[in-house]
Amino acid sequence: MDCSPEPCSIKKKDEDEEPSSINTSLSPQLQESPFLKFISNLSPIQPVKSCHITQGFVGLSSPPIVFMSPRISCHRETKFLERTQSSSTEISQSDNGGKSLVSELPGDSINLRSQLSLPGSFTTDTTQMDVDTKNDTNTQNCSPSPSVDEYLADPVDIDRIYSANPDVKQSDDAIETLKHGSEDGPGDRAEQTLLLSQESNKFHQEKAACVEGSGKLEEEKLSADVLETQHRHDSHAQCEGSELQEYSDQTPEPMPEPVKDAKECEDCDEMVSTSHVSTENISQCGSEATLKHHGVRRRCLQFGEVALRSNNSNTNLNASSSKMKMVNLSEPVTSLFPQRCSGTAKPSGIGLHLNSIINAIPPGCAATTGLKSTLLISLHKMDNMKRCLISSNMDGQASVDTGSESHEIVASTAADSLNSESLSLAEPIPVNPASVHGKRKLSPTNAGNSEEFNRSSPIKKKKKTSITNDENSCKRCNCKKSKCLKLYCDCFAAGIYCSDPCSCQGCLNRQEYQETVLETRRQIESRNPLAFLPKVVQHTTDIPLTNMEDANLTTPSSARHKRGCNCKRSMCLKKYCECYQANVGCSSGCRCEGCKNAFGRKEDYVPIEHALSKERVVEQGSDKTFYDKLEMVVSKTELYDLHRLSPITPSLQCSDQGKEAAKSRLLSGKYLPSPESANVNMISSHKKYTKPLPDSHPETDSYEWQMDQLSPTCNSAADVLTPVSSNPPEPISFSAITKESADIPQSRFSHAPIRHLSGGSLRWRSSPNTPRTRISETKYVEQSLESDSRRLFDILEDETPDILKEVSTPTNPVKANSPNQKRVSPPHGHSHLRGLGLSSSSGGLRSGRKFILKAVPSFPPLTPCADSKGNDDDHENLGNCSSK
DNA sequence: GAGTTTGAAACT
DNA sequence: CAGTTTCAAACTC
Repeated sequence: MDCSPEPCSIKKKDEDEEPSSINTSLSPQLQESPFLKFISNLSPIQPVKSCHITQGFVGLSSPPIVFMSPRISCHRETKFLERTQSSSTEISQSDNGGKSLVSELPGDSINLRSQLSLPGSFTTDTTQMDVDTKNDTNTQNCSPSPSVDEYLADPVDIDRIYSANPDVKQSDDAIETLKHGSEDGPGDRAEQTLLLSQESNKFHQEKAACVEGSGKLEEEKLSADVLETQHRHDSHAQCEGSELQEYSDQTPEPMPEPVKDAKECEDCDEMVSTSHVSTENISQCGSEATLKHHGVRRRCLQFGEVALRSNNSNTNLNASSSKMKMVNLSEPVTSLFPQRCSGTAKPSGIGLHLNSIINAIPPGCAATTGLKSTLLISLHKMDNMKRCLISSNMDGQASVDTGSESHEIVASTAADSLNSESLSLAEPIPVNPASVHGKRKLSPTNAGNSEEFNRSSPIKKKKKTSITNDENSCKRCNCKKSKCLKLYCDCFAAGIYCSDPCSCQGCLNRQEYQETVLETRRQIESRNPLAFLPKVVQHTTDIPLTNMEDANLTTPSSARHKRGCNCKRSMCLKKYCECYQANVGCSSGCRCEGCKNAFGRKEDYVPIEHALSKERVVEQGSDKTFYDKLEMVVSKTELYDLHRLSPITPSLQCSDQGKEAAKSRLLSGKYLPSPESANVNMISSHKKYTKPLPDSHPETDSYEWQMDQLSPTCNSAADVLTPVSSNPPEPISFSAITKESADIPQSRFSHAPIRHLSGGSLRWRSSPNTPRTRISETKYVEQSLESDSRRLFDILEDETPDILKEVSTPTNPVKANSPNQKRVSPPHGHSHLRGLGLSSSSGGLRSGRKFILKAVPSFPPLTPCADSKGNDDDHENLGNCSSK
């Protein structure tokens, strides 16, 4: 395919010429011509070229595929889709022209055509038939998917391909010129790729038009050459941004989102995360380095370096944005953008800041209802972004984007909120981020952001530390031995450089030592990917809050400490306790002794869990009441949730129709959904970039990848899926849930549902379609991530409600009790989720609950899909599974 | 402001 | 994974 585009076109030309000549001149041969042509053409021409292609690519691609697949698989597919669609669009346009167009269309377009199912009119012509068949054969011979992917994906490969194809070289010249013109760089590559794609598209279109007019190959060639030259010029012009316009013009489909979004996303780095496009962009950009530094980037917001990169990458971003558009066009799911945005909503860098900076929000605020919460979140995000930017500026690395970015971010956030209010809601965005870091520290630049700081400052206000800046409420570290390169240092933990207010000694957390800082951060992240994530995540309490009753009952702080505290003497009544410091209640995850946390005792949570689990067990047998109870619960608790549903949860709700959501919530029980979800989000933000590069952060990537896809799928699913599935859920899970809801006091109930929402269980199930994808994704993550992935999974598991763990994994004993357990949860929970997701997907929306129980056994079948899928194959497998 | 306490982070 | 040490904030005086 890849090589084919040009070679195929050439072949086609030759073929067309021959057949045409034959047809015209040799009437008798015409009858045979189809076969003869086909055979002759195939034998002489194709073998050579095909061999060419196959050799070049196969040799390269096949082995490389293994390597490549993990990274690019998604991208490739997306690219392929893009190409196909874009080309298809072109083709459709060109189709008007007639046969010649088809014959002339480059291999990609041809393949696309074949895939698209050429209209019967075209097939009528023997020549076309031959051509088509040839094309098909070519495509087959060339192993279209891989070759195409490479052609589309890897600029290097493309170069090779072009080198192989003389015709292509011409176009390459333009590319090369572009390359030379723009210094080689990741972004440049992306541009090149864009140019290539554009050129190819234009070339196809132009060719088609020209062919229509001329109808002969030679003319076409000439025109093609001319076109190429034109393209070269165009490409130069386009490099900078015109590309987008061209794409938009070319693409018949309305762009779901303007380029702005892409830029916005850029700012956040989040753009990349969700969609294949992002991956494509990344891969195409060839900015592996950027990917590697994705983690850095998010920090970059805080550390000036990132800002610089982002600035430098703006052009790339534009290109990527254009690409983004491309993807959108190609991709049937327009929703990707919103999701992306949602993904972007989480500023990669923000997480840290949120933790450190955003603490300000009082718990009560955190408990705001969905809309409020979303607004707050968005605001926080914005603030965080600003802060990050500011901080970066403070550090000395001016982030040019700050102003524009902030605006963009706002827009994006708004868009996101629209698309994914639920995200913000469902997302564990740390409303009370009171991360440990945050508690103590505020962003260095308080002046502008004093508001937030002031808010967060209940803790900070209290701070009496010598170092603290009362005026700014900015607190600085006082490290003496850690050199401010360990998490001991609040500044470092918050992802900010130490500044003057700090009284640290031997501080290396400064711009001058940027490299050291980044390296250290990497090391720490390698040890604990979540190290820089907010320690305290807000529960999704938003949902219950809507209910007046629940609101009253809800714990003061919906948020909980992700890991939980380990207090032994402070009784969680002093700031020694991270939970207390964060103004959040202790949870079951806490290992504190004699907890008297004013924001919520650990004991309060535990009983709930146990009660839930007990109830489950008891009621598993009784399916009857379960529906009634579910309905009751759903009507009370869940209904409102539907509106708020996060991207993930919504899908779940849709699939489950609220019943499941209620169940899931109930099931989630004690867990802090938000913290985990937040973590997930944070992670996802990081990972987005990394995903293409397994090396950078395999775990996070995989995880994020899941999240991204999930969210998109969820969103799409949510949109598509009917909220109500009349199907009765499985008795067991439902019964448990229902009972819990019925039996559990509303206070508990409210808590449980909230937590559940945040909890991952629902997420995984979310859409009927998504489940498998998720599963595959999850598997992918597991396989790829390995040790690191384990951490992530552990986190996820932690998120997963204990109930689920217990129920789902009789085989998998939960280690929740162990103090360590908090931190490390068994990966099993994921499998459960997966199973659920699978079952739900296969079974249908309603089955979600029942999946929980039964799904577990069903996993094995599901997993095979995921397992069989290589990392590379995950996407495909996902698609297959989902399709299945 | 010095010293103590505390618990997270880091290390083994 | 558990235990120990290191570290810096929180706290007390």
